[in-house]
Amino acid sequence: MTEPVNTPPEADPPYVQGLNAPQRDAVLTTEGPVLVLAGAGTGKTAALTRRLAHIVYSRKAWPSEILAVTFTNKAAREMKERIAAIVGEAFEGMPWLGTFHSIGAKMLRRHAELVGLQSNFTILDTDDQLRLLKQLIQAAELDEKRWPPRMLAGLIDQWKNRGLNPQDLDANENERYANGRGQEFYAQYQDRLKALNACDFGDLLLHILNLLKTDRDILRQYQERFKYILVDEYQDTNSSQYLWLRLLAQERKNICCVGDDDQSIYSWRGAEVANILRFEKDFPEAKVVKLEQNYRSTPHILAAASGLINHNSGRLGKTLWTEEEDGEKVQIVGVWDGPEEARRTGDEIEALQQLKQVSLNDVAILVRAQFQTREFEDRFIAIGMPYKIIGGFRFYERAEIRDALAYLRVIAQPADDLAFERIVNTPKRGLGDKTLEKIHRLARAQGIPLAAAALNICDTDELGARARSTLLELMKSFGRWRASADELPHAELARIVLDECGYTGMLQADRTTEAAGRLENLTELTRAMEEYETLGDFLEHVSLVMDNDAADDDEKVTIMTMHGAKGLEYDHVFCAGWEEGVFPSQRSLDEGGIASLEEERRLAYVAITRAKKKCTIFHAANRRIYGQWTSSIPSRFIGELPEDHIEQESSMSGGESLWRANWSENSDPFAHLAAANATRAGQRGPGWKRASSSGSFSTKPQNIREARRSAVSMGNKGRDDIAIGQRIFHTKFGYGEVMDKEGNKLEIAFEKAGSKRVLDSFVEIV
DNA sequence: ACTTTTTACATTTTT
DNA sequence: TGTAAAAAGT
Repeated sequence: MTEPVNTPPEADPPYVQGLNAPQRDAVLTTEGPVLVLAGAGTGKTAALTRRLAHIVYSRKAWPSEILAVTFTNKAAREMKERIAAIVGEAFEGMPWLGTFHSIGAKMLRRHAELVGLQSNFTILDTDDQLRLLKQLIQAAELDEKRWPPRMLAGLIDQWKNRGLNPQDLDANENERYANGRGQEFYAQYQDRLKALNACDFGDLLLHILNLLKTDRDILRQYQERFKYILVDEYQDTNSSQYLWLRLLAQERKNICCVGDDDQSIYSWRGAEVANILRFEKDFPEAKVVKLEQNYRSTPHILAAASGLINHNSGRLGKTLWTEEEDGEKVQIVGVWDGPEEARRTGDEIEALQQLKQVSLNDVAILVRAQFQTREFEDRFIAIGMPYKIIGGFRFYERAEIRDALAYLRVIAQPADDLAFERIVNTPKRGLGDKTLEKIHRLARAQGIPLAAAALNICDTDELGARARSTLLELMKSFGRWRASADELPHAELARIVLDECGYTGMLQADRTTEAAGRLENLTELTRAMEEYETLGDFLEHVSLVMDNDAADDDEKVTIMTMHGAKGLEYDHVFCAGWEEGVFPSQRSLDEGGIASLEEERRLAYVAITRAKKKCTIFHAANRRIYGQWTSSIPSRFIGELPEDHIEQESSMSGGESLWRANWSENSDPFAHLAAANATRAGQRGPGWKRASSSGSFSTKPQNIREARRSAVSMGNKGRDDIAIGQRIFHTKFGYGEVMDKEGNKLEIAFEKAGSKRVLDSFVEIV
């Protein structure tokens, strides 16, 4: 059953070279179940890709006989590239390497009829999903305030993550929505999806799970096909995915799961760390391999992270170690408020750049929540520091892109009511709520899709003459486009559609900067379409591969959430906002109890272990949250960092010392407002106990203002071609008027973006 | 039918 | 503080 693992080194195939002993085990133990517990930075991906290479290289299986699942498209892409690099150009590509969802979609297209869909079904995104649920809730005349669609969407998602169909819900689950109507709405929703020939993300897993459970032939077919199964980021699998894997692996049992319980940060999305324990239970003969040698971080960083994560209970227990030299301790910096945090971070990065020639690409700022990025963005624009924010808006989520896609969806799949509704009056053509309601009524009466009903209603006198002729015109256009869909290249079709429906014209008529950008986006969209064989392929790509990392060669600081940073590494990492209520987040403190606090702690662990050379952690004494100034205390996680491996800021600005005064034994300037914080004060850690108090409360805010002013005007004379009142153009914020001038720094009232402070080098005179 | 004002309400996110 | 959706106004 087991392959010879201890082959002598000289007999090593190239892809095993340079691996340590456990890594070799992970690569060479191909037969039977294997669980690889891989700590942060332990060469997990290297082991994984080489394992795949090994299987292919040694002819144990063809690439097409390996199922390899990842969680993100990025990870899948990366793995493909790395395997190709090892196996060489002869590599055929792996058809079954991808995310759970893309593999699910691929299977489901083959067996769509078995679950009541056609193989050209649409994959709805959360936006469509919410609109659909909202319609159901409104139709049932339920109070939307009390039972928001989002809540139902969340529940349905949870159920699907757990592999539960409507009929599988017990009374308890059923009770969770609208006083025991959960099941009813879930079932209705599934019916609607079927009628729309659509499914949501959860369905891609659930439908397949149902098939594998009920259809022996299909199960056997896939069991036979997949000789080897490999799962990355195993700690992120949900129940449904686990059941999937168990069914598929049942026969051959050649399944290898790679994960790290300490990096499980997606339980709120249905991931169950318990799957790791379950694996050993379901496959008792499983070989467990631990990767513990860290190749990424310095000992101080590693020790700080380990000390922190030790505060969690129920860990599987890995001990990371490294052969590297000491390096710098983790730096803890206390600042007065959010703006100062951003300013200090900017200063530190500039220093790294100038003194150590550090590339901005090797620097990252990690935040807990997206809103924290704003402060950095403001600051970096002001000082002219190039940055990129990861996350937030994605290309395919932009309104104009979704509109364009909706047109294409209606062409490709006439039953797609949601797409039809989206564009029936976009651009505005006088078909408003009234008209749409009439079409709806007819569609429901005849049991046909909206697009068909729209055509039929033109034969009646339901509509006014004007509405009728516009609608007829639109439907004729759709007929024409659909007819030419077979003859024209689909990118060309898209251009024609956008032109003829008036969308392009609408944007051209709009003279704002946004409109110009939107037109560009649409051009980019049609250009992207050219890379796909068919319209269907493209639409599939859009629904499943919603990523948007624009490749750019410019040096930039990366700003992103800690979640987004998982799997990445940077020489210098700045962690912002380590304060109670921000991180750990208030929500996790209020609800979810110890489990969610531990998840936050794992997030902290992930954040610290992203750093290769230096990790700096900030906490502010005051922060504006939802426009309210709140005084905050440092995160308990700071106190949990082992003292020997951290370093407090020695020369701090006044505000920081003030903050310390707050917590020093004898004086507490915040006592009057700290009543609520009093209990939490007991949790302060050793690192910041050694407080020194200096400076005074009232002078601090001024210091900050001064510091800002000097940082910008230092050595900069400013342009003399710009005066107050001048109208200017800024590539990011559009047109505006100069309100104030201060050296090279301008205060500008933008027409669209409001008032901002920017450097004069970023604006043009109009 | 469309535009403006008001009001509610705020993690993390991939697919 | 800011946005986004609902309600009221034109």
